[in-house]
Amino acid sequence: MNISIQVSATLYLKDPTSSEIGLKILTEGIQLMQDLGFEAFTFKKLAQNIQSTEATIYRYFENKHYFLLYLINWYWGIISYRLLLATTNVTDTRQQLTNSIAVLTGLPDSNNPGYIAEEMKLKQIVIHESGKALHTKMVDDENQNGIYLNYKSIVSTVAELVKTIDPSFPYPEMLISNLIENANHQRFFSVHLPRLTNTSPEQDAVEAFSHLIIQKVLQS
Amino acid sequence: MNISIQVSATLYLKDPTSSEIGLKILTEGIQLMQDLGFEAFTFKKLAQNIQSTEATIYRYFENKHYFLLYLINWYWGIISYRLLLATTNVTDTRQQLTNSIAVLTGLPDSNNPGYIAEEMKLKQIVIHESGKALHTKMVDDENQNGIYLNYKSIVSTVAELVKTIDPSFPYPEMLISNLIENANHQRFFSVHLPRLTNTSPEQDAVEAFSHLIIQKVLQS
DNA sequence: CAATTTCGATAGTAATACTATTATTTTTGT
DNA sequence: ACAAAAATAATAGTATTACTATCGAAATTG
Repeated sequence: MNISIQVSATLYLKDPTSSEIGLKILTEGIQLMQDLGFEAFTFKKLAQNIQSTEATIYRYFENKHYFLLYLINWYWGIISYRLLLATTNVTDTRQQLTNSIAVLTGLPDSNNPGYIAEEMKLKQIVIHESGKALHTKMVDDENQNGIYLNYKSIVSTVAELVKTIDPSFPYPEMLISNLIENANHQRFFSVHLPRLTNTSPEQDAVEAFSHLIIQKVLQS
Repeated sequence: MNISIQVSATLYLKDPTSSEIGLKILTEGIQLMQDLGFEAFTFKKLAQNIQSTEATIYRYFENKHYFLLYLINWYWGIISYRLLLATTNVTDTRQQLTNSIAVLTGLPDSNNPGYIAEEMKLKQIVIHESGKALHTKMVDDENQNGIYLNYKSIVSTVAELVKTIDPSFPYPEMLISNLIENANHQRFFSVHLPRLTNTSPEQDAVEAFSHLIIQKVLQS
């Protein structure tokens, strides 16, 4: 079963899922981006890894910034899909929200329905590199081009649940975008700056923290 | 009145506050970092701006990564100092926490006691660039060198207040580091991705959100 | 199977992130 | 006030990066 995950077409010059070599660019690119980090990652190195050339990769992606945006967009596409799975056929709105928070702030589990092989690696890339993709002088242009639609739609969908549960709560979008960003930050801290957090790779408390915030903050 | 703000000595080769030209590197560097963003910022451009040369700047800072770390460290030094001002002679712990949250998540006000001219610009740099400084393969080494001590001590100090107020709350450090990071994130969203937040440059709601979280989450 | 697209191989360019050298200016200790 | 030391300016140079261009070979497709 192959699920098609939507990635905005403005992110690539040629669809990498449309060819053998495009797929290799993706799978090896994910690995290399994880291993080297965004700064040290180059198309030249990736080309060597897949026994191809820089020029070929440049035919698929404008530059490594867009490649990273593609990966991040892909990740949020996967999360969108998992949110859908976690909320359909759930009648209680409160339960829908709880399930959504679990998807957004919990750790991916390879036994989960709809688990995608690259999910874990993509999540690591999102944790480590997404700030570099977002905090750029080009944000506004890219936003105009719909590059953040996946992310914005996730926040908006879950914020709607918040509004249904507690219409008096004044900051639904802020609450959800905060919980999403916080989950990634705390997982980074847990590995590199453990004094800043109360979660650890062994005893993951990010999801529990998120549920607690939701529970304390929303009245129903 | 000149207040000395502590910046870790491992961040520079030669103390930039010790010379005329060093101070020019700082003040013009802050401006240029803000105008261009980290990626487009170069020592060559900065040298031109201060009518000096690359080589001179390289005698003060190893590279632009360390220069950015210096600026961020300086910012957290300022915040440390403002936290101190906001809590000394305040007897009630709850009030100390409220004042601290205001310092950490509110907007700097040039009328505030202890306001420092560069604070606003540094804050903008922290909002836009600090992810790029932190999410690097060198984090662990830099942490070992004490580069994040200012930041960690802030989180630790405020988390202690949380523990005093509600010893049963299980995630004090996570709560505080979250509120700090969230404030910066939401302010970025408010300008570039307003759909993700409920605050705006005109009607800043970040501090109010933060107080609300604290109030709902802690029992006293 | 001819036409077209795609790819690999190679070359080349401008900019970046430095390092090195040396002459000149500034600062400092006495 | 002046010699010694330190700091700076000016210049040059290198390796790497982030591309762009060209062109022939291979694969695809209609």
